[in-house]
Amino acid sequence: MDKKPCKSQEVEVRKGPWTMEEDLILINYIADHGEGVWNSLAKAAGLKRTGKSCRLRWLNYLRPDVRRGNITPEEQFLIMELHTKWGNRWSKIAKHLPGRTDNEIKNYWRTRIQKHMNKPAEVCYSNQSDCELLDQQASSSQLPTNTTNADFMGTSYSPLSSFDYYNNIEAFSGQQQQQQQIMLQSPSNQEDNYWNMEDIWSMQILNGN
DNA sequence: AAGATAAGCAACCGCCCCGAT
DNA sequence: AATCGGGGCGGTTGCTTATCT
Repeated sequence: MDKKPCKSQEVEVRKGPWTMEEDLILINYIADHGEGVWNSLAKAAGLKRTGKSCRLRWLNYLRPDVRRGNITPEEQFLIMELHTKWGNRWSKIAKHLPGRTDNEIKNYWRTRIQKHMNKPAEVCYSNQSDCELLDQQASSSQLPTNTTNADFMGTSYSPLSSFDYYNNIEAFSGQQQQQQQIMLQSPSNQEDNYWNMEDIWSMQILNGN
């Protein structure tokens, strides 16, 4: 991540993980000037990043309304439901999960759900015991035991299984949609974010900005 | 305890679309 | 109508962390 020496007149472009300093520059700039043309914004803010990189960083991480933390079972259900409807239209799906980004949903799908589905699906969906085996595998890696989502709506839960989903989708939908409505309205569900704008601002204070 | 392997995720790449000129 | 640049999107990569042996 070190800056390369600039021998030419070309503007060096940084790649790779963002530093906290860069984050703060971007946040401060957007706080002062708002979002705009990303390429110009990157230059004006003094960031040696491409406009695309700044946009991605802002949209996926720095935006104040980005939710972080575990995908709830309700969100998982919604993702699966919308994916059956729209396929890999991640941004479209993300619009229905406030605070979640397309990148996060895409990653979640590929690492948690698709992997699950790539296993002999015909066995899984036709045989509950096989499915339960898969779900045991999945649940062991899916959520940490201390997840705050376990207390969602005052009830404990286990992650939705592929069997549950593909065999009981209609039975679930009414109940889940009801819970989804409540979840989306409840500010308390923001609590499991590990990083939000307030954290950033408090860090800025520490940094004397 | 150490190395190997798997899983998770942040970030980049490249294509496509759309609006401005 | 053609061209160009910016933004959006889905796919992919590669690094970090967790788990297993």
